[in-house]
Amino acid sequence: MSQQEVLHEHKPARAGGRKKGKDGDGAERHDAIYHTISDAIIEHRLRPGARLREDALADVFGVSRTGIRKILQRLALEHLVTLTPRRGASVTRPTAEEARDVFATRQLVECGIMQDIARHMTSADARALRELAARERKALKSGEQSVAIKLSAEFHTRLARLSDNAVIAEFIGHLCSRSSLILAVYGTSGHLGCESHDHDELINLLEAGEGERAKAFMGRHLKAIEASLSIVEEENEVPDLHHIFSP
Amino acid sequence: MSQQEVLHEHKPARAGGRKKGKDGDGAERHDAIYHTISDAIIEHRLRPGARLREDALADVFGVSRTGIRKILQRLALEHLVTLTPRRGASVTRPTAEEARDVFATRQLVECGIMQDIARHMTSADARALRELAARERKALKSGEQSVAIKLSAEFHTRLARLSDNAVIAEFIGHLCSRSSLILAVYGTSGHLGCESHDHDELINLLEAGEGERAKAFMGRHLKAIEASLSIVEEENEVPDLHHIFSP
DNA sequence: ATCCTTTAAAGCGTATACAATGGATGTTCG
DNA sequence: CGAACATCCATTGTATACGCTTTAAAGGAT
Repeated sequence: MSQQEVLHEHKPARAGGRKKGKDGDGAERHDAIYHTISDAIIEHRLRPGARLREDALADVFGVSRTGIRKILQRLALEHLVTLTPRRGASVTRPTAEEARDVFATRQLVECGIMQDIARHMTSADARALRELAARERKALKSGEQSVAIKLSAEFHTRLARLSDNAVIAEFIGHLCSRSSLILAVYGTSGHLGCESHDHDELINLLEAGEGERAKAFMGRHLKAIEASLSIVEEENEVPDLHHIFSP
Repeated sequence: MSQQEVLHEHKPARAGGRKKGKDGDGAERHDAIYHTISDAIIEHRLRPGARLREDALADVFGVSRTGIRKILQRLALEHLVTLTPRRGASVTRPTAEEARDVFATRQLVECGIMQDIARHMTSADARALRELAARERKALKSGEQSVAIKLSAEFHTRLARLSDNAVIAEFIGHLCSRSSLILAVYGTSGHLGCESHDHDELINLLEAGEGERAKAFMGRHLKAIEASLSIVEEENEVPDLHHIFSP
């Protein structure tokens, strides 16, 4: 049946030809693949609805379907991909309700940690964040929307990590990833997410220890992002073709 | 080697004897197993540190290791079990820091949704919650700590679900599960988690639409739970056996 | 010509087999 | 007698094979 040609070729597509003794250090390899796929989704190189066939991914990354399935399941638990029982995986297409909920939640939790961060932030932290914000602005100016969106999410994620609460930081990271998906579906081109200088302004407030002000600013910031979206529940899956194509 | 007794017994425990053609609707089967293990952890029937060997679980539930691995991975992403690279899975033993972070986060998010809930709660909702609280109190009185702990977590989870924000409700559910683990490690026997009548009082406030009061009450409630814990970083993994076993 | 039926193919779900690693135990040397 | 080393076993990591479901296409009937 045409599958005995590569009967014992366990190491397919060993691209670099590095000897390396082992086969790419399995765990880290999987983590790298996870981040690769995750980034592609966050950067909108894989749009919502895109199907992620296990065989294809296994082929691309040179691992077997077993590892791919593990990665897809992880992505599914983070709501970045949707696993339909016998249909496989596809990039999640957030509903309007999900979009509202994600931003409402961000409003609560990201504002809620501002005071903590204002207390603990060091000048080194501020510098690192400013560099991130600068890169984001540069990407935005040079038209690289994908990069800018990812950097924006990364800014919020890294900021959250400055609170000394790893639990909430991890959650915010997930929310930011999902927000990128939401932007892909409901974002109006032109406006994309964060205003250019908002992030710098926020850093200034935080570094000055103005927790309360930073909290209010973050609230407005998130509201602005949400307001820039056009969240309208899309019509039913099966649109009325007769109505659409009739004069 | 003692494992050929049930060599080809793919359909173990097919209780009803329904023909059904297929093998028990795989997905739901896995979900059931997941909930069984998850409940066992939350009820402290599996204590933190307990090892969860894949073969053993596969044998118990009559599925292959493949399915078990999927379930364990899911539990790991929810921080209920810890996957050590070549050592397998074990019930997570929360650190003191994790305990602090989880409760700090609960303080923020659970209080943050009180007003929403106070607005939307129906009398049917209140009734369902009261029944849960009653069951919890009964379990507590009859000494079934395991059941009480699980019901307490379920109360908070179900309460969160009354907000019209599925995203935050899911998150709170995870936090409550982790809290059960924390109670298992740092809980002082005698005091276990929620005071008996706190939950009823909370329902009363919410049903009366007193969102602000409910928020404050929830804040005190969570603080009380956290205060009842004895969060001290445990000594090193290798206890001093000489000291323990010497008179 | 459209709709329904039949048939084939493609992809997911699960089990199993094999490889590799880490811990535990037994042995040997200082 | 204790410690270091080597060997063995238990357990996980990964790949592959096979079955089943679903989807897509082709053919026939109305």
